[in-house]
Amino acid sequence: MNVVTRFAPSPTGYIHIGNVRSAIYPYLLAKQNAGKMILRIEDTDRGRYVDGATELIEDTLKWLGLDWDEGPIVGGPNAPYFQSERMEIYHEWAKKLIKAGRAYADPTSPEKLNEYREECNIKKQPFLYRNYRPESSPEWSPGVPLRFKTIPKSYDWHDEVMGDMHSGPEVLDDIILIKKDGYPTYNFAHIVDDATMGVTHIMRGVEYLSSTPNYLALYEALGLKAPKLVSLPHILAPTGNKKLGKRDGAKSVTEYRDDGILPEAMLNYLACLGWNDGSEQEIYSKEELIKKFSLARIQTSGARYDETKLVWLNGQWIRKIVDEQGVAALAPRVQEFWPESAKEFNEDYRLQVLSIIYDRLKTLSDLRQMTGYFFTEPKIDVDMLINNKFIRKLSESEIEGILKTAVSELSQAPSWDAETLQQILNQLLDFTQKKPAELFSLIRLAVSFAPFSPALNLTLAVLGRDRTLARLNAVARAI
RNA sequence: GGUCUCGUCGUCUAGCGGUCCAGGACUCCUGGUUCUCAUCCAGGCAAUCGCGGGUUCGAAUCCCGCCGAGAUCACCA
Repeated sequence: MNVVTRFAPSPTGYIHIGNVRSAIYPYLLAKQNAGKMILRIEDTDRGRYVDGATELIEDTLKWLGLDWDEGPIVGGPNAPYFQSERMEIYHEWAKKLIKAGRAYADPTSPEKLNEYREECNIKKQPFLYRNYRPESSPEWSPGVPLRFKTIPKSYDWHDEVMGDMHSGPEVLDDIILIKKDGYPTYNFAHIVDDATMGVTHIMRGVEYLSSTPNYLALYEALGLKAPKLVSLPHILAPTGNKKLGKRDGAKSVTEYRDDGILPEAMLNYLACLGWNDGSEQEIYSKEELIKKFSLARIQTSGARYDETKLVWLNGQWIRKIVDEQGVAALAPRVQEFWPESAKEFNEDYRLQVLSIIYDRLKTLSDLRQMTGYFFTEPKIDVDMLINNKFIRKLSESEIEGILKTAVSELSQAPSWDAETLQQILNQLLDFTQKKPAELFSLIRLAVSFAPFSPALNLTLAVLGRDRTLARLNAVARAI
């Protein structure tokens, strides 16, 4: 079967982590079956339209590596891909329905509608417009909404995630097809579009499950075969039991990019939130996801969004990239995350710094806080030094003595590489008769004044002979 | 209120009648890796499988009831 999936967002703002999954899964399914994914912009609600939202959506998909085969920018045989540009198509299909006696103009005023609704509310009954359907209705004309004339009955269908479904006639209603402004509703437009674009799988949030019978009725009236339906469970907010939404502070996906999250980690995390392949694997590349994804293993219950696991995954990915492709592969991806002062140094030096610090990174933006002393002279902080839990055991004269010995030994280093430096540091241990904790902590702090740093020999190697000696001397004088 | 969906460690999950007094991962704790932080490694805490009945020699797994949570009942998608 030729699989065609789609991601059909409405341009009302950014994509957040609560709703990207309905782009990820269609992408995976399409790629897995050598099919295609369509990006369709559902901009029929002019009131909620946000300028620039389409670009935001495109950016997000591109960042995650979810390229679409048809849609804005790339075009395709089913263009246009903006619903607002497909008005004739909807009207054409609407007219078929009218001709068949399955749609009618609804002259009811919104006020009257509210009255009916209120009535039902008081009686604690669900509101069904079809109970108020007028005997006869005027000819359909602009400015009047068009309704579907439903035939209440039961439906049985299969949902790829939820399983076999059943609904009774009580859920069917005369839904609005075309609004009074002439734009189609989602309910109508998506059915026409999916059918005309050849979509084989509709993946969307579970909230559409209860309207599915109405869609089924519409497919039937239109003489269309319904695509496979895939209901995706919600992603829950970190607290409470509500689905994650912008109100709960759901950040946009691109905000995570700016915070130093790798797209690989984001994709990995999101794909595995509510899906797993049954194995104990945790790290999945996009390619592995494409290979292993299956609709049948999508979870039926909602999954809570937990940022700590995302961050853990990000650390794993940082190391995976370096392990597999070397630090040079990571370098271009951290460009934006260096401290300001790093710009004054050349790329080669930054690469050296990165190669000794990368495995401490949880997010790329940690780089900013962790590498300052490689680029600017740290401020000498005597208190920090003498209050350190190891250095505290040494007297001030001892500290001064050790620093001077260190300077004289290090200045005689035959070469300035990590290996040689380690040898010298070991000799220093002998000379001073100090514990590694005391000696190394002292040198490390004197040279960085940072709460932590990479292994001492590596730090010194990257810092270079001149800066190391200068810093040690300066501290010795300050004591 | 009607209709529908869901319910295994704090979280993500494995589990499809016996191999489960429930396995993995995140978090947390302890120890190790010549200093720190991180990584890595080893170990630990943590679910009477929402509750109650039944079916069965045997149930987290099947059936029924209850409870809890969520979705939906828009000229929003």
